[in-house]
Amino acid sequence: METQFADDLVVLDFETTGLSPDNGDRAIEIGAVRLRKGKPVDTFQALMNPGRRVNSFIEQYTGITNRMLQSAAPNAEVMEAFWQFLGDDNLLAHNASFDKKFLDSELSLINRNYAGQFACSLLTSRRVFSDAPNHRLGTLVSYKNLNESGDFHRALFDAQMTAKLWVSLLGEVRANLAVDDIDFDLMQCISKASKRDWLVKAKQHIN
DNA sequence: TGCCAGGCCCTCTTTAGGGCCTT
Repeated sequence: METQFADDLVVLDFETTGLSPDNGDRAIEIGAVRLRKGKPVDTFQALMNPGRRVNSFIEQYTGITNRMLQSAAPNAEVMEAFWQFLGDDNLLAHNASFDKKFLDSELSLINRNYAGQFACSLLTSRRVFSDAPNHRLGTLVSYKNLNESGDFHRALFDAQMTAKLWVSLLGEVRANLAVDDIDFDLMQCISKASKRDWLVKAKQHIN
């Protein structure tokens, strides 16, 4: 099987009506960045109309208003376009379990599957950047001086910041292991290791 | 009316509890 590199993937972020599709929550915006050799080569961004109003907390938290969603394409149309964009790429998100459950939920509604696996920048940074004050996306972006102007809690900007964080994490791993190429499975191995022994596990993985 | 996530991780742990992260 062809090696899958950790710097070739699609970074994904959803804004949603709430925390759980199991409670009827839906996606309202998707943002994504395709990385090739760690460089952004393509982006995807769209608001989507979930067919019901979002509450005032979500309007304030994201800056996405009901008025903005009125003119947006319906979820099915946007998710079909994203599915085409994604192709067979692996995926990355900050707290991937959250974005994965919304991706799975929205794609199941249009009978689409995807082949890629998810990496998680939150789990990885808890190992590799264990000295960070906390592991919220905004904090890590400041901690590693990755800052750019933009609006956190909008999907494309968060995906772009997650992409920068991931490249920074890969740089740290590369420096610690003295290797050039980092495969996707190595990063999965690190994210599943403990804070104390991730480097040991990573070295075992490449030997 | 009342309810309201879930997976990960640490520790004063494993017969559990609570904080962290995502919207």
